[in-house]
Amino acid sequence: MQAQHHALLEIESFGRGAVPAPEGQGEPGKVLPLPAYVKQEEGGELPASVCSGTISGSSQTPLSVLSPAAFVQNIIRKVKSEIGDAGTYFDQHWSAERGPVSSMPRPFTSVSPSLSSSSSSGYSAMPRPWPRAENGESLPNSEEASAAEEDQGKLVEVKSEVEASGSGESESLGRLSYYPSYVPRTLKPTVPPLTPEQYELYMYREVDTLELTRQVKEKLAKNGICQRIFGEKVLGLSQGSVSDMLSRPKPWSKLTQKGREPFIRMQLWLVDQLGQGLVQSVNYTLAYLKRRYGLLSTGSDSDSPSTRSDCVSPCLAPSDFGHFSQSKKARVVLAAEEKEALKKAYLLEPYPSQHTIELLGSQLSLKTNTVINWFHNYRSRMRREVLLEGYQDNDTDPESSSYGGGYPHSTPTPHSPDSDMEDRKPAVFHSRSKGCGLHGETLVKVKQEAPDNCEGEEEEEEQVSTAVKFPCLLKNEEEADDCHKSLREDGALCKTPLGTPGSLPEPGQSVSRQDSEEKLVSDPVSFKAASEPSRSSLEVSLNSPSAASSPGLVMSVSPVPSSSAPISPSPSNAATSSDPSPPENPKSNKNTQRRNEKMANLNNIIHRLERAANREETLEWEF
DNA sequence: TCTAAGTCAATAAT
DNA sequence: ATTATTGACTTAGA
Repeated sequence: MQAQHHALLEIESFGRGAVPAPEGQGEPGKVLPLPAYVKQEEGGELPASVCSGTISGSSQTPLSVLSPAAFVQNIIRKVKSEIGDAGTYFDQHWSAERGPVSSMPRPFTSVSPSLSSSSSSGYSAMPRPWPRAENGESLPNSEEASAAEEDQGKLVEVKSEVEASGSGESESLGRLSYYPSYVPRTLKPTVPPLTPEQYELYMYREVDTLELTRQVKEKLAKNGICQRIFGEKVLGLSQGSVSDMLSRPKPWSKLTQKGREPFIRMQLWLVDQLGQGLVQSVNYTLAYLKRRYGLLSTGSDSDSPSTRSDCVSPCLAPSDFGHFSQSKKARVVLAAEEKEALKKAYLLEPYPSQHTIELLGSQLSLKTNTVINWFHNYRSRMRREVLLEGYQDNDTDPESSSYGGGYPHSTPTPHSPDSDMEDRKPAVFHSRSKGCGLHGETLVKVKQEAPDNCEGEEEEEEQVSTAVKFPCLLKNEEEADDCHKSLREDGALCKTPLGTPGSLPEPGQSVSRQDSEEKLVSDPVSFKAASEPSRSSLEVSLNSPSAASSPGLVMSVSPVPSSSAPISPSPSNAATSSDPSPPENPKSNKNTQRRNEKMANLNNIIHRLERAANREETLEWEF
C-alpha cells in the first residue's frame, strides 16, 4: 500500500509541480543508481542528482505548498468551470503554483541548447505554446476537462499573447480576452512545463527509451498506477498516448524535442521515486476528494473521462455543450475490407496522388479525408514500426540480455502497426470479394499466393497491374531475415517501386539501407520525395522502372539480419520468420504469429515490387 | 500545401 | 477496469 500511496503522491506532486523533488530529496548524495536508460557517455552526472536539486528549486517550493490545497481547489474549479465559470482556474493554477507569470518556466520551445545554461531568464519570454490547439472544436467538455484543460487552454492563450505583445501583464490580458470567447478545447492535463534546468539536463542526454519505458512500466505495475493517471499527472498525456509510448517507444535519436518531453518526465518521475522524496500530502487530498466528491470513481482522480460526465453536475452539462456539444463526431471505424483495400493501395502507392485518393475514397465509400488520414497514419505507424524494430533489435541484441531479457512487453511485436499488417493475411481474399463490393470483379485473379494483394479493389486499374506483379512473389520464402527486413522496409519498399522510378537504382542505395534504422527512416522520406513528383501512380513508377533499384533493395535487406528474435529470448534469430516458437504462452504465440505473417507478407510484397520494378516492369505494369 | 511527428479520444480488446 | 488500437487533428518545417 504504501508504495502505492507513495507513488500516487509522487504523481500528484508531479502534476502539480513539474518537478519532483522537494528540496529534501535532492540529496545529491544519493546517487542513484545510474539509470540504465541513460546513456552514459554524455555528461557524467546523473540526472537524478541534478534534477532534484535544480528542479526542486524552481518549482518545487510553491508546489509543495499548494498541492493539496491546490488540488482541491482545482476540483472545485472544475466544477465551477463546468458550471460556467471558466476563468478562474487558470489563475490559480498558475499563479499559485508557479507564481507570477514570470516564473513560469517554459523552456520548451526554445529549448534550444542554448538556453541551456540554465538561466531562467531567457525563457520566460518564450512561451512554449502547448500544442493543443486552441479551440478545439468540439469539445464537450467543458466540463471537466476542466480545469486542467482550461488551464491549459488559457495558458496557451496567454502565452500567445505574451508572445505577441510581450508584455508581462499578459496574463491578465490573456485571460480576459480568452474567456469571453471561451471555447472548450480539448483537454489536456496539466502538467507543468519542464524547467529550463530539467530541460537542459535531459533533453540532450541520450536515453535508452526502451529501458526507460520498461522501468516505468515496472514501477507503474508495482505501484498499481494505471496509465491514465500516470499520463494525466506525470506526462500530461492521455491514456492512449501513454500506452503507445510505453509499448512502442521511439528511439531517443528519432524523437523531436517535443517527443522527448514525456520521456524526460518519465525519467524525472523515476528519479523522484528513487530519490524519494515525495510530496506527501497529496494523497490525502485525493482520498478526501474522492470521498467528498465521489469523483474519482475509479480511482483515479479526476479523470477526465469518467468524471467528466458524471461528476460534473449533470445539469450543467447540457448547457455547456450547447454549442459545441454536437460537434462530437462519430468515430469512423473502417471495416476490415476497407483497411485491406487501403493497405493494398498503400503497397502500390504509399504516397497516393490526389486522384488515387479520390478514387479510393469513392470506391470504398470513404471520405477523402478519411483516406488521407489513413495514409498519414499508416505511413507514420509503419515508419515507427520499422524504427522500433531496428531499435529493439539493436538493443536487444547486444544488451538485451543485460536487461534481463528484455522487454517483455515491447519486445516483440508491436501491435498496432502490426495489426494492420496482420490484416493482410490471406483471409483477405474473401473479404475482398465482398469487400466493399465495390468492384471486385476482375481483380480477383491474383492469386492467392499473395493473398494480400489480391485485393485490389480500389485501384482498379492499378489493380491489374498489381495483380500481375504479385504473382511472382510469394516465394521468397527463404531467409527469415528478409522477413525482418521486409518489415522494416515496409515503408521503404514501397518506395522503391514506385517512387523511385527513375532514380532508384543504384546499388548504393542498397548499401545505405542496410543499416537499418536510420536508413529506413530516411528512406521513406526520400522515397517520398521521389515519388511525389510522379505521384500519379503506378504507372509512373512503372515506367521508369529502371530496373535497377530493386535488386539493391532486396539485397540490402536481406543482409541485415535484423535480429530478429526480438522477442524470444531464446534463440535464434533465424527463426524469425518462421519462428516458430510456437509454444509458449498464448500471447506470445499470437504475437509471433502475427509477426510471422507480417513478415511473410512483407517479403512477398517486397519481392514483388522489386521484381516489378526491375524486370519487366513495364510490361507487367502495363497489364 | 504536404508530410512527419505528436496527441487526443473513441472504442476494441483484454 | 485497464490497456491497446486507430481515425482525426494540431503543429512545425520545407
